[in-house]
Amino acid sequence: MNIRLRHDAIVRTLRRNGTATVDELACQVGASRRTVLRDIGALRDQGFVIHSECGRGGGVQLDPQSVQTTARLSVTEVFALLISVAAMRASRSLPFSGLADSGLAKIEKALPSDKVRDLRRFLDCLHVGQLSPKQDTSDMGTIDPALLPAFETAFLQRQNLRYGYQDAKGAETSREVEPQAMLILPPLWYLVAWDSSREDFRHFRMDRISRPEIVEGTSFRRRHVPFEDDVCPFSELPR
Amino acid sequence: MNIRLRHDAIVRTLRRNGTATVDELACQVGASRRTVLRDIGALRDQGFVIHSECGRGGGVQLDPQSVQTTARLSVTEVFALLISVAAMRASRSLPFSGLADSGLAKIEKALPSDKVRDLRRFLDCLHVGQLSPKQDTSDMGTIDPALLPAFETAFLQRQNLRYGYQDAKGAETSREVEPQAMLILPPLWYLVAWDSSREDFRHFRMDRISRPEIVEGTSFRRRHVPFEDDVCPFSELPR
DNA sequence: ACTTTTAGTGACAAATTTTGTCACCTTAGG
DNA sequence: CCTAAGGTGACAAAATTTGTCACTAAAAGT
Repeated sequence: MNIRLRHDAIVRTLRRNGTATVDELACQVGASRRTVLRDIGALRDQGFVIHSECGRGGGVQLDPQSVQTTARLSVTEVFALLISVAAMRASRSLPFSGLADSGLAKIEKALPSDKVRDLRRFLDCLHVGQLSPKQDTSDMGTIDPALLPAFETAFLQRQNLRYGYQDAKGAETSREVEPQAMLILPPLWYLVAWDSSREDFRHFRMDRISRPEIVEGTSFRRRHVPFEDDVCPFSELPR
Repeated sequence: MNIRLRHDAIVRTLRRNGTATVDELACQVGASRRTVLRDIGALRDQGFVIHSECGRGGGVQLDPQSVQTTARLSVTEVFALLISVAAMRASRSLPFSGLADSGLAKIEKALPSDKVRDLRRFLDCLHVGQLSPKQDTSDMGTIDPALLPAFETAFLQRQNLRYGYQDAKGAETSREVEPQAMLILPPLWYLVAWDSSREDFRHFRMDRISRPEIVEGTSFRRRHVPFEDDVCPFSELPR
């Protein structure tokens, strides 16, 4: 286990249990007593206030005062989670879709309205293919978080996107397109984009896209994407 | 020089200079060319968009787009969504719990670990009662987003919480307690808190809590909450 | 076409850091 | 005085990081 992760685990355990002996912690994080003692020393150096008591009933304890709460997440970071929720909601025949929806509603309530607009615009680009109940829906697929920052900008600011794409034959080519929509056909995710050099729509498998980047100075307009009948915009899914 | 510090130094230099060759960076941070290249790879894995060009006049460059990300949501705002996801994941016998989990994993990957710590700490307070597969799980219940800011502070900073509570007879009383955990027994959510005037734990239905506020200057420590056997901490649910 | 400059990769040994073990000290409670 | 706790120092083993070297690929100048 990584040293950083172990530090986190120790702090987490102390927060949960309130107090613990070094041996308990060592057992919990799967390291030796000595290592845990070293970790506690390191955490103290980092500013954590950790009280300790010897003897029976003793142990180490985190000082409640030494807690900060100013952490903030960027929109990009939240998108990663929102997209997961969107995918969940997409499965209308299953339970919890209502809950995922209410999660979105809560976010929207809690956010300043211009941010909500951004989120909505991004989710408006999301389409979902027909999900048969028989299908294994436990894996809706994923999107590599590393792709998100570029995609966010491209969709929200309507700027062209350039990336490497590995085609069916395995050859990597460079593409520059206008991103128009994202399509989920579990477990695969597709980028639906207008290829202006070919004057047509193209589908790109998300997992074959690499190194996406915004093309500065470009700007495009939304086009009507000719989806199949069984593809449903995320925003029009029954609640 | 520490690997983490070196990563920071590289990002700082790229921000300041705009563009630099790998050799320049290596000289700057006092490491070898190979090491800097490895660092750049690691930074890319962490989501930094770093362009590079070969040949004369080439070098590496930080994508200006990936530098902005100024719009930020507070932890409170994200909690609303995360709690929904947590509730979803809680239902381990149902599909999509893996997906909710991967949503969390993505967030954790995308965030510096100290921010994740706050989120995890809050989720650590969340417990879930036994969910039978027969039960109607389409409604896990909700928590009023208006309660969240006060709850977040109370849990993270371990400060007492004061609120109005409508008891079973409909009479509203004022309470001051130490919030120790949240418990989901679909469709009801409970605050499990230590009532120091009564020297005992009390359960409060969330939907009957109103106008919560932090009691300044107070501080309490975590207590061991005597949950029933079929109550599972969120963080220890099987994956 | 050739040279130079620059990014990037793979392999492997050297350097460094982290970890576990062990012996031992200190403190507190019964 | 015994036991259960925290805490320290030393040192070898284990793991990780780093540098070197040999190489490929791409871009630009000559």
